[in-house]
Amino acid sequence: MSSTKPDRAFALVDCDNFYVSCERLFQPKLKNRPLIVLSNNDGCIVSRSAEVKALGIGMGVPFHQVKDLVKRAKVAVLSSNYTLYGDMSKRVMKTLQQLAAVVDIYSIDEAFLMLETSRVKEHGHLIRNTVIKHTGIPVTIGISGTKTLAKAAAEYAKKNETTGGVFNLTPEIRDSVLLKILTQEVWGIGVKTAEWLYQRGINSAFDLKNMRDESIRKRAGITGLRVVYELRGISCISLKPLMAPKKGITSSRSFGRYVTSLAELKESLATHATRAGEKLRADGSVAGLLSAFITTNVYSKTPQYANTATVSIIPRSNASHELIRLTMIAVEKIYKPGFRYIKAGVTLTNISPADQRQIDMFSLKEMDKEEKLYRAVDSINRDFGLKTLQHLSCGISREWGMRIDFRSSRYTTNWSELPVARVN
DNA sequence: TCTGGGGTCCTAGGACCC
DNA sequence: TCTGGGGTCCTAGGACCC
Repeated sequence: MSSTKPDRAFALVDCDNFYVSCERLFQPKLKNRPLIVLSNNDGCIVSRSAEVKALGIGMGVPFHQVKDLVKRAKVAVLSSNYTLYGDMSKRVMKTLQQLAAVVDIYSIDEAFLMLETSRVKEHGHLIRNTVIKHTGIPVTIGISGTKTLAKAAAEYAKKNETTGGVFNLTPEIRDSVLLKILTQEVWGIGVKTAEWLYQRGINSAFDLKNMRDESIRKRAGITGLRVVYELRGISCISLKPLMAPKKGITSSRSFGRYVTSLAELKESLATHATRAGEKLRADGSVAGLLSAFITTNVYSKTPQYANTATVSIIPRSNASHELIRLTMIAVEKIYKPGFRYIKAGVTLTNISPADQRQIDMFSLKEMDKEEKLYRAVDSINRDFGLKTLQHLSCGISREWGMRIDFRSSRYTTNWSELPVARVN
């Protein structure tokens, strides 16, 4: 009956334990077992089932640190399978787009929506039920007047089962809820700022909301001030238009073993330049600046070296062979023999739409040819696997490739890995 | 002998997010 | 032995110009 319910409200839809949920969909035998999913290279824990959270295993913890506990508690372990998660994410987002006018995809497993109804809670439950029906993925939904409060509402919903996975944080109950949220749990407040705030007795989201504008502004800049305003119910962070082109594109990876030679670094960097080019073309963009970086293992006690070289791409381009050529120039500038490298990557910036680039008449014909070539290459690689067609400089054997010891099948995107319905 | 100040643009690095 | 990868935004400070 409350008449203060907003007619327009932000909703945050957050997939529950997303990677774990994706894996359980296709391997029902994992449903009642504790389960973790590891990051690339099987390095860290990036998704945990509820049972694993209850064991006290934290998010982002290095796998090797909890290996014993994992074994003792009979936790199932999987390497991450981004092909599967990416495809499931698309399906979830597509469903959301059918149920809300504006959908701002925030990450692989989260989206902000604008709800335009006086019955937001009911609509939240409709969304939740529809997503699980269409995709099998369980979600939690937080609703409120700002993005930051919607995030807080979703956190509250996760911790309180009585909400049924949907929580509408209205102005009347706001303060009592904010009192229960630690400063560090507020969206936009990280470790550094939280530490500073705790020292000043700002312990809850409620305290933060009541801070003086000048003091938060001085410490945390305009970003911090925005957080405080958002907690007060004043919306400062708007919904991002769907599919905004990326402003920076990175491809990087740790090696499965240490790499010392320039030749192997070049192979891996050529692979990253190619991957970055694919992403760039998928966005319909060209880049004007390319950085290549190499680094030793910061966690080891052996001699350290890390460096980045940046080169201009003139004229702006998205052609892999050009990106590879410049990457090779860049890595020559920074490579030093005698170090054990653990990671390398390529970042593209100064990104703009491909159809707005300035080129002279002579280049025009060449560009046209290139465009056709890469359209063909990308489509073949999309259909037959990413490494069907590639430059020779990317290497054939790739002994430096990452470790993937426990990956599940690509059930939804690869013909040879479809789930089997019949068991012999 | 006296040696300004304000604007713009760019970049590196920090902080944060999932 | 084994510690991810890919983003965003903001800010300070340097270069440059008039």
